[in-house]
Amino acid sequence: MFINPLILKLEQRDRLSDDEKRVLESAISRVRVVEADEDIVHEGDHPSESNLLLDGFAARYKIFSNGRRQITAIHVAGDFVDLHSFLLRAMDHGVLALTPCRIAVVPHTMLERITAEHPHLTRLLWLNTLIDGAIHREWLTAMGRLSATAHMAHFICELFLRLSTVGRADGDTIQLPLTQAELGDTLGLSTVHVNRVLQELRKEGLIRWQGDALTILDWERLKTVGEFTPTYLNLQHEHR
Amino acid sequence: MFINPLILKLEQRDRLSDDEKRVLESAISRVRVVEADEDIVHEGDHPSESNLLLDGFAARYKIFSNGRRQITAIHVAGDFVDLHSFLLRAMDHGVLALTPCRIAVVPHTMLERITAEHPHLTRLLWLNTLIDGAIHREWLTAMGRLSATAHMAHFICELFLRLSTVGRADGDTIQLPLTQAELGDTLGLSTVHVNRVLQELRKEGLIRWQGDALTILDWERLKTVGEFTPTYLNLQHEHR
DNA sequence: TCCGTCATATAACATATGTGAGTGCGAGGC
DNA sequence: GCCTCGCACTCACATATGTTATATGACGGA
Repeated sequence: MFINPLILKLEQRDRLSDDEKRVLESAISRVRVVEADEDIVHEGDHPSESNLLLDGFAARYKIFSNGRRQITAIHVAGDFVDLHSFLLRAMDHGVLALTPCRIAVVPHTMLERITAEHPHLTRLLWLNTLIDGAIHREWLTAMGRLSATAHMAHFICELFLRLSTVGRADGDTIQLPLTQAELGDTLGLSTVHVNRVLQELRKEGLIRWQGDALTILDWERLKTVGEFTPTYLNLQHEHR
Repeated sequence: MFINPLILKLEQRDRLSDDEKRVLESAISRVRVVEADEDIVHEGDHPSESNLLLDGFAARYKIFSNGRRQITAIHVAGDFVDLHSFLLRAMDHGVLALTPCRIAVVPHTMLERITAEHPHLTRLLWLNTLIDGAIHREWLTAMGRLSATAHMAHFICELFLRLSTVGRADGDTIQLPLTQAELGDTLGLSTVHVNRVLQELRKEGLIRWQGDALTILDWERLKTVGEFTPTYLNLQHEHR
């Protein structure tokens, strides 16, 4: 029950046997809650368990000495925020709760057992981290070669799609509980420029954003502006 | 014998049994050579084998409609340039040979067999793709929050270290067979600005770059300028 | 009720980086 | 021995984005 959003996500990519679902559910040792603005994992930690987000928004981030910050990933329900720590061991970045987060904790010993006994499930967990990598690559191209406006449009398209695949979109609107400063740290922009860019998208009639509710008014044009094609999210169902 | 650089790389991160080394070597179905400026894999392909770089330089890249290009990774000897295609199936980007490349070809059927029969080896291959991801994250922070000069310095530090771990550094100098245009596509800069930034690093006495030979004249200051700390490369030896 | 805090919004100005055009050099082809 | 051609390099100029500062409104605590 707990793990539902992950199973939902994996089943979009490949078939899961009942046995595999059971293994996934029983891999959870406990569920915990982390308050907004608290770290889920600290940079430099050597964790012995990984965190699966059941509800809420989280961000992976790195901080520089002088306080500048870069967010390298936004995570939503169904995402393993630090599955890689199972093999990487040391956290090379922190993970922050952007909203209150409900989290399923999976001990690394359970992951090791899965790799020993369930090859297909192992491949699907591996796949999960590979999709993270694909998203990172897409973000790299967006940062490197898109204008700030296009980058923002691209980001919104991606987040909308990812939320809708885990049943977290309501028609054309999603919850976007990020401040403009956090958006800036995500896109590599100053907060002032984030504001300018949002104004522009609003003026063009592409989005509406009031409070936490972001609604896409013109999906086609937003996709065009952000040069967005979702193949990198690997939403096809295939045997893996 | 062929696979040497990969084994070298993996053994820096964990112990490999003789059996595992044998399995890795026998996973290679053939060795091929790709000329400079040719694709090793095309975007959109559904490959049935993965490519392990034995010699040469390769780049992963995405192209936009209007010709702009972003390179999302530079690969050197010992790197699996598209191990992820084993599970991702469709290539969401192309892989280009920057120099003539000698490549070991590993059929996905062999990888599937490794995941079925060799859990520890599977984890090490998984680890390989996780390190790719860690590098992507580092590049994201560099693109988002470093100046062009710092970004360049960071890139040079990283490449130097990665080459030296596979025995491809000669003292303080490495081969850097990239044009300034390719460097620009890597860092998200125009070629003109790449040139400016290189002049600056040279004038400051941090590097020398003549022909393909890049030598680091002042490692400490280059690291400082690029805000480079190599933990993300996961060079520690640990059980995984 | 008032006061601090935090987020959004704007403005004026500064600057890093991009653009377009052009030079010169060296390597390889014929 | 000449002619391309690609690449490094430069210059003048354009512009996207950053910086600093201030105003405004929502909210929660005392």
